[in-house]
Amino acid sequence: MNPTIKDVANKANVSIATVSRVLNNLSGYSDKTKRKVLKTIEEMGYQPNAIARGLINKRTQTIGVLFPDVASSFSSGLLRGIEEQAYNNNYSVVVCNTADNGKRTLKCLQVLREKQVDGIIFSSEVLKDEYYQALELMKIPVILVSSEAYQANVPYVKVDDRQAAYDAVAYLINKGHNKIAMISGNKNDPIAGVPRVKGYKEALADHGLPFREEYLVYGDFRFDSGCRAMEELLSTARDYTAIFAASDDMAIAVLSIAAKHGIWIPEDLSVIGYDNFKMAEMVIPPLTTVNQPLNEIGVAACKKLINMIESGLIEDSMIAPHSIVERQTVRDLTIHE
Amino acid sequence: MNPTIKDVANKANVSIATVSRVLNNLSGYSDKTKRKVLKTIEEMGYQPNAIARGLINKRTQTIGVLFPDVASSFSSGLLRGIEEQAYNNNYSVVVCNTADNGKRTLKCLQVLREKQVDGIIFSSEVLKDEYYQALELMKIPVILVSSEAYQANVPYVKVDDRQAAYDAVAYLINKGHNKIAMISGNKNDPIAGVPRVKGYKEALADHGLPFREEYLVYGDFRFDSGCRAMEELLSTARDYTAIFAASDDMAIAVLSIAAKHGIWIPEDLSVIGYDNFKMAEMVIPPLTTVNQPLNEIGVAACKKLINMIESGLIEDSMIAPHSIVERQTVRDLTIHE
DNA sequence: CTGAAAGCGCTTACAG
DNA sequence: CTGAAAGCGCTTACAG
Repeated sequence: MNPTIKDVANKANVSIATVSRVLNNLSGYSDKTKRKVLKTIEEMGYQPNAIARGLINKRTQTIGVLFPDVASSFSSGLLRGIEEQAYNNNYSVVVCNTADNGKRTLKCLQVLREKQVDGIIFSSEVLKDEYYQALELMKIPVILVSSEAYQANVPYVKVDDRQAAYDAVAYLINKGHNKIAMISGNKNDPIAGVPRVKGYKEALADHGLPFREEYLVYGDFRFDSGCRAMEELLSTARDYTAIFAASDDMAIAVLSIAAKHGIWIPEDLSVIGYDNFKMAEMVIPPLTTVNQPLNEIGVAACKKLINMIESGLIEDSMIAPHSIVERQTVRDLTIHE
Repeated sequence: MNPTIKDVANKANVSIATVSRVLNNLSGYSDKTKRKVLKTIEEMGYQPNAIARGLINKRTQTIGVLFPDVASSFSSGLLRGIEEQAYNNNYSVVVCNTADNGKRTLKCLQVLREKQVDGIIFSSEVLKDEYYQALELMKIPVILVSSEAYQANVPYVKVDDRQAAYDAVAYLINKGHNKIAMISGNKNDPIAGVPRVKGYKEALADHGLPFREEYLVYGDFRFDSGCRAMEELLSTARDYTAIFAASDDMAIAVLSIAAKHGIWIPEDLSVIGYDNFKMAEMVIPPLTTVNQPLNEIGVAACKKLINMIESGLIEDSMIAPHSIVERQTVRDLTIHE
């Protein structure tokens, strides 16, 4: 067995109380004692047991993070920021894959509760009432990432999806496009579906452009659905000059299907994506897209969570800044050659 | 405060020992008592405190996972498999980003030790002696993923990199290519660098093909380095008909630079990658590549680790099966039209 | 079938 | 400056 505080106390000829004191940098011991204790700790290779500490302190210095899919580019980008911030503040992070499954999410929450995590980051999913209730019972801080809570004062950090979509479409319009199609994500997704469509429609309206039913098709954010959506778009009236895709995966699907049909990008058709994953700069041509600062969002969310844990106060929500990354898939129609 | 075992014992008019027994499905109580206890647990919404349990059981039901970069496609693919398997066996996983930094790795190990994790998965990094020593002190099972240990009997699960590279090159040769260049990853990387180059050379030799110094260039696995490597390859004698890139990122870089130079793939040049990330099927044309079953590797590693934790025995290492995923970047030169 | 008690490895009043 | 003791929330012999 590894040595315990008792072992070092015995060896150093002091009480465990004093060992504990020097361990925690409290006051109440002579310099001589301190040196003696530190020396024996060193010699024995003693490391405090965080479990025992957690039991008494009611703090485990760990936070739980729930993702619908830990392997997605989205989740892993967030995770890096979260882990970074947690590490810098002496917290550990335990990840749970909810697999977008209600029962599993509840089970994860239960495990996290049993393990006494100090706080929870809930990512990319709507906070259903049953989740909220489970969270309430845990009596620990929670923060939402890329999601919003309607039922209560649980803070979130996310991009303004409506505004980001608006800006993407406005960008296209400013480049001279006035027939713009959109490939949306899931129609009823309250976070990344509805608001982005809303932004699209508002940008059109604000610039005096009509909304056309046949210009709007739906996918599920993924590549395959983007391919189907693009084929659909191609099969109807084909007079739009640009497409706004609500995810990079679907935008890249547009590139792919366009190539298959001999449609040149951006010469024949412009496209703008949404996410700015690493992939966006690797495709041909490099994709112009809306950047979501995932790392920063993760850092901010984790920072807020830790503040809440340590202060007991609720933090404000935060809108993370998005931006448009110009690469080579949008043609500027205002330039006449 | 949430109720403790004491609270339910009081309310149910039994001792905490009895509550503990029914909680753990031990024997030693009447059916009537069991029902009574279960009922009060239900009523009070009691959940056992895993920290208190961990203190006495010397088991936390959590494993630690170390990645050089949690946000990479590689790590997150592994993580999904690991989390899945852990979840199914009632373990939680805490992730640590070592950022490829020795001091940080050691610090992570220390934290994991203090938090009393039951086992550790160490991914994609060479097990330096100092890491090994820290691990020894922890006295808990360790398994390596996509890495190998030279110093001791710590098991690993990984693909046979040499063989996989060999197969990729042999595949090209079987398609009629006999002038094959390679873009390697880091020259001295003992895991994914050296062995893949070795496989390349062996495949050449076994098929009576000469190794040509100018056909072998080095990158660092990443996209940008692949671009540079490809430019380099283009600037020297340009008579190879195929390129084997030691990562998908670098293979995609080849696609990108080729497009820039008006080189058609696979008509003018064939390319095969290594990894089979999701991206590989999204690029144009879809990339033929070597598949590493990341999810399965994660599952297998986690399964082995849990076996080791629960049996106290060391598991055997495992070579995960690779395969070649044929898509559209390799031209078959044996077909004469 | 059931409970009192010791103990896991710590921290923290309390007393000196 | 220092230590004895209680206690965090459990499990597990031990005794009945």
